[in-house]
Amino acid sequence: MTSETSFSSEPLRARRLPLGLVWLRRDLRLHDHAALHAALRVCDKVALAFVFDRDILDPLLQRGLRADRRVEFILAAVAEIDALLHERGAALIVRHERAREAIPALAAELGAQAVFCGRDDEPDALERDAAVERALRADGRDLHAVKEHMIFERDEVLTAQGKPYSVFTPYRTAWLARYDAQPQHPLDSRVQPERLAPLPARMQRPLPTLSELGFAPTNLRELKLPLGATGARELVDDFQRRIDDYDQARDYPARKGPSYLSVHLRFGTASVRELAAIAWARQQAGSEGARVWLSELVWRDFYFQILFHHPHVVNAAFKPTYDRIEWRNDPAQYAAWCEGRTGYPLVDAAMRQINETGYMHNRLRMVVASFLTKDLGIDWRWGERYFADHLNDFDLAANNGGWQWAASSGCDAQPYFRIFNPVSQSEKFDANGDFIRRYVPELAALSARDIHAPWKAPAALLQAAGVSLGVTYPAPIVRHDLARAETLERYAVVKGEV
DNA sequence: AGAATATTACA
DNA sequence: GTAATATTC
Repeated sequence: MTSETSFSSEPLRARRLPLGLVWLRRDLRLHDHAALHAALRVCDKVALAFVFDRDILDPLLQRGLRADRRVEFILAAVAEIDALLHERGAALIVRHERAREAIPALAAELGAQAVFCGRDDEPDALERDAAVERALRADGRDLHAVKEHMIFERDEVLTAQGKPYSVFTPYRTAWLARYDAQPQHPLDSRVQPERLAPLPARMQRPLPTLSELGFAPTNLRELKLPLGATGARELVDDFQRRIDDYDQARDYPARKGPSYLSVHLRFGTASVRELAAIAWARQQAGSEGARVWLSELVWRDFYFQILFHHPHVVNAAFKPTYDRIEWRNDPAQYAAWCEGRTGYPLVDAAMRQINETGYMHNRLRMVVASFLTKDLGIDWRWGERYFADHLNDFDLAANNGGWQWAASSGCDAQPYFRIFNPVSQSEKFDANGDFIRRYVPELAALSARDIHAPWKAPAALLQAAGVSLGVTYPAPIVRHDLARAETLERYAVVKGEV
């Protein structure tokens, strides 16, 4: 793969290519599509392919994770693209193989001179793409990876000294200045039917079903999560009506404050360029909500950039001293956290939300991450892995950044002595207890005063609400005040070295 | 993107 | 006595 910062069509424009293969990965749409745009600029005809990559899916199956909402989400997005291509007399090529083998083979079978894809800077993806490029090159073909799912990537936003930022606030300032000077406009990737390569009959196969991929059905459809690029469009339209309130609504999990676009950004059913343009325009018009939401897009780029420049964060603390912390790692407490039975209602509600829906409100991600690392003393990597397995919008860079932020081991992390109080977070951000009642129905009859810490409620009120601690709902598995003191001791190894 | 505790301000 | 503010972790 080319290591250049951004795709340059100049050397290619001179010699047009008869056929380009567009390899879809985490850009599952046809509009404002960087790789398709690039292919259309230099190729007479294009073909599009998606690979259910066995190198990614088989390990999930080996670990027993047969029900994965993301596989269904991807299947729906892929089916929509296939249907759109069928309207134009073509089809999406879909394979269930190792991508590193399938893509060079498809390029050869089609006779494509080049493969175009959206760049992915995760370490495994870089390695895979390098292998694909080697295989293509050996066969006289090229791989063109272009910037796709971020606004600014790699070295596009650097300090005055030319070094990558590791603190968010100055990064954002520089990002905004660059965006102002160089807005990243949506790209034209409309494709006329005659530009789509006809597929030989032997290459046309029905889309794989979920069970053919080895996966079991989930509750994704019941969740009414809008799917595919069409679903993303619905969500964008809806969020545009709410974006001005984002800043004051986003912290309250019972409210409809967030955009709910994260999964669509993850799989590219929504375009980050389009969303940034919307937020930028609204910010310029004075919207505080848009300003704050745009910052969330900047966080994405920030963490992509951190992962690219510091790939060691995948397995280790950004700040090496934090690898000296000795975690308690109690498996029973970890299980209680995973299953939403810690006895802290807001923590349990949040964990049940992720388990039941594959989504968790961002405020709650911070609350449960703080609880796991600082109340239970469990290695942040355990939590990171759990989120990786269960979040529909899981993204390595952002997830790792978030967990290391919570564990205080990351770049620009919260100080180690900043420890969330799960009860006061609950009182502050779910004051009425409405979110808790939604996911922890066994506490629903408790009052707003008693629902945040049932163990402190008068026995008579508990009884009246049908709550029996240790029977209908767990007693707290740790005492926060003691856990907090222990954590300060545990983290003392980093003192003076922060 | 905090919380706990000490101190001060003012009734 | 409580509320705002400062300090420490």
